[in-house]
Amino acid sequence: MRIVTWNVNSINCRLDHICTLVDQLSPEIILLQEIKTPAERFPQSLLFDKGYNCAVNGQKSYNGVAVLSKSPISDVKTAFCDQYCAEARYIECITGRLRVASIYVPNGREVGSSYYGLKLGFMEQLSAYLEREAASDEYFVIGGDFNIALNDNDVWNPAAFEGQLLFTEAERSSLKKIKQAGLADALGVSDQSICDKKSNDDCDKFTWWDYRAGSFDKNHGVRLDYVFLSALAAKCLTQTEVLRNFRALLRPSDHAPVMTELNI
DNA sequence: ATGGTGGAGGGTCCA
Repeated sequence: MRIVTWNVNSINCRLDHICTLVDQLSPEIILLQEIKTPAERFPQSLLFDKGYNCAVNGQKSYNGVAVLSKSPISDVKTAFCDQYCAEARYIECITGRLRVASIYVPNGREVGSSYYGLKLGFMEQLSAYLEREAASDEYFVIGGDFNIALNDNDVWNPAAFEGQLLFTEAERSSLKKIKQAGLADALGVSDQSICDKKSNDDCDKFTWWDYRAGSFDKNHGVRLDYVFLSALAAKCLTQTEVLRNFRALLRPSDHAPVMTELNI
């Protein structure tokens, strides 16, 4: 079964691309971020006609996450703790044999700002929650835009990114805590010890390219989107890839989808 | 030093 996570940067702007994805790959589950619309304006009936049930945590203009699944959806939760609920950044549910979550971690805006502090607090609470989730014996999958680059080769120019937003030590260590909690990084980070060259082949794990300055054409990308798997789910992992052709379409999202295949 | 682009919504804010 295929699970796709995708920061679409407005669901209503990206409907054509989502339909293309569905027609080409027919994923069982699609985790969406930055839908940028309240639930009542989410295109639920169109997606239902495409074969998907929807769970939506919507918000006007900003943020917003959703889960689409071919299987029935139950046990929907829109928070992982009792803080950080003012913005629609999390949704979790049970569908089929899986518990899945779609997450949109705050950007942080500026290193040292109050928003940056909130981002680190958000990640702290998240890793505490996921530690409990990882310890449970479930097929658990969380995917989304974590707004953090984990390793040096997850940014196009590590020297230039040093100390910058998305790449500070504090952000990176907060993301490492999720791995330490016992969840597997499905896209399989090729860390510097395994992969020491800096070629274009190395950069196929980028998932985001800024709209500005021709970043995509220059492959000035960053890996911001991740899929993490519980031990049980990780045993079923067969493949993960970035669908970067969706970033090359006309009027694209600034993020490419990430597709994970599980043999369940 | 700033802008470079795009989305939401009809101001600017946000990324």
